[in-house]
Amino acid sequence: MNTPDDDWLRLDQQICFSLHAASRAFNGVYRGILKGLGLTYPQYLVMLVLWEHGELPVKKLGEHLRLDSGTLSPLLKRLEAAGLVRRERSARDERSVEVRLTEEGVALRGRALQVPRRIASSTGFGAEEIRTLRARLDELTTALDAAAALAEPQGGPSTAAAAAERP
Amino acid sequence: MNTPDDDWLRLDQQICFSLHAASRAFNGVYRGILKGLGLTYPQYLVMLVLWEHGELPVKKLGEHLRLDSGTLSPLLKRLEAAGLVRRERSARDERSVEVRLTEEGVALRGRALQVPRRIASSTGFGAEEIRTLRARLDELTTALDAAAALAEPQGGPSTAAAAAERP
DNA sequence: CACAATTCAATTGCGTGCAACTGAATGACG
DNA sequence: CGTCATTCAGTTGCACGCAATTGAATTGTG
Repeated sequence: MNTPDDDWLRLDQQICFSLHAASRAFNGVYRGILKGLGLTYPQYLVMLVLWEHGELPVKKLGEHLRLDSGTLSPLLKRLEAAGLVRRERSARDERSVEVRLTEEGVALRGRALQVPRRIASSTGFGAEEIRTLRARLDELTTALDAAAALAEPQGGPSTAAAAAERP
Repeated sequence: MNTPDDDWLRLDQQICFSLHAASRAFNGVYRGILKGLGLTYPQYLVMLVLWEHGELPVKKLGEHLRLDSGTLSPLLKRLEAAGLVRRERSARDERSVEVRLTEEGVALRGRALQVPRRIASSTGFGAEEIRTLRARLDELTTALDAAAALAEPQGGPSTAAAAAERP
């Protein structure tokens, strides 16, 4: 028999670990399928955004993907070295860097069109199941991000006295 | 208007990206809460397994967590440097390394008992919702692992002639 | 018993992911 | 107009996560 604390420890392990494992499993399947395109999974996500929006500054790319420049800068350098994107400092704002697809990058989209079908068949899930799961995960992400934002200023997220930290 | 291929590309981005984002969001919340314990999120998962099973060889630890020695070896070295675990080569099988909690490692469990509650409150999800979500994610992981195993031997997962690869 | 195949942990190399910092460019404010 | 704060990309440092390899120990087989 377990104490209530033990039960919580167990349940906790299940949730966070299940998510962790599912994410890595997805990553593994993508790895195998994307190998033929010469892309990693995060690189594929970047290409998806670029295929959809065309040309974007690094900042906007980061907002779409929830990634910062610390992750994107080296990743984009690799995509540029692979000849898929170009990076050019914006003329209007010299701080900003525009990321733009090359012809090669645009052409890769044709070969990438088969990827989603192969992934979907790997999951064995139907479109409706996937939609539901996605919605739940997005709720979860929103809630977690909000909690992290609250917890960041100081230690305890229970006491929400997290304002007035300006000098 | 979009072609069916475009729709698939969109849907695909939603699923994989939602999972990716949720996993990182979880990671962020754990990072904040575990900072006080001096643990990272994967290190916390290792400690959870050890608190539950006591003493384990690296191999078994890897099976519980779906991680290999390439990830666990340096992680366990850090836990050892932090004084939470000891690693000793097994007497019966010199290849195996037993990972065992130190007194300090056992004591840390007391402080970790509050973690699950804080995480659960961060999600805003009820126990039942969490259970359902976990079950879906585990189904997903199982399906994806099976697909990856099929795809690994050669290129196409559609033709399942992936036997007889022995010389 | 000898020899080959297997198992196990560790190491190396690469690509994220994130915190912290740097440095340049821009904007705000007196 | 000049200073100060903010914004943006890049870099550094650290910790996974995984493929591939190494090397030692064990097991299986003849």
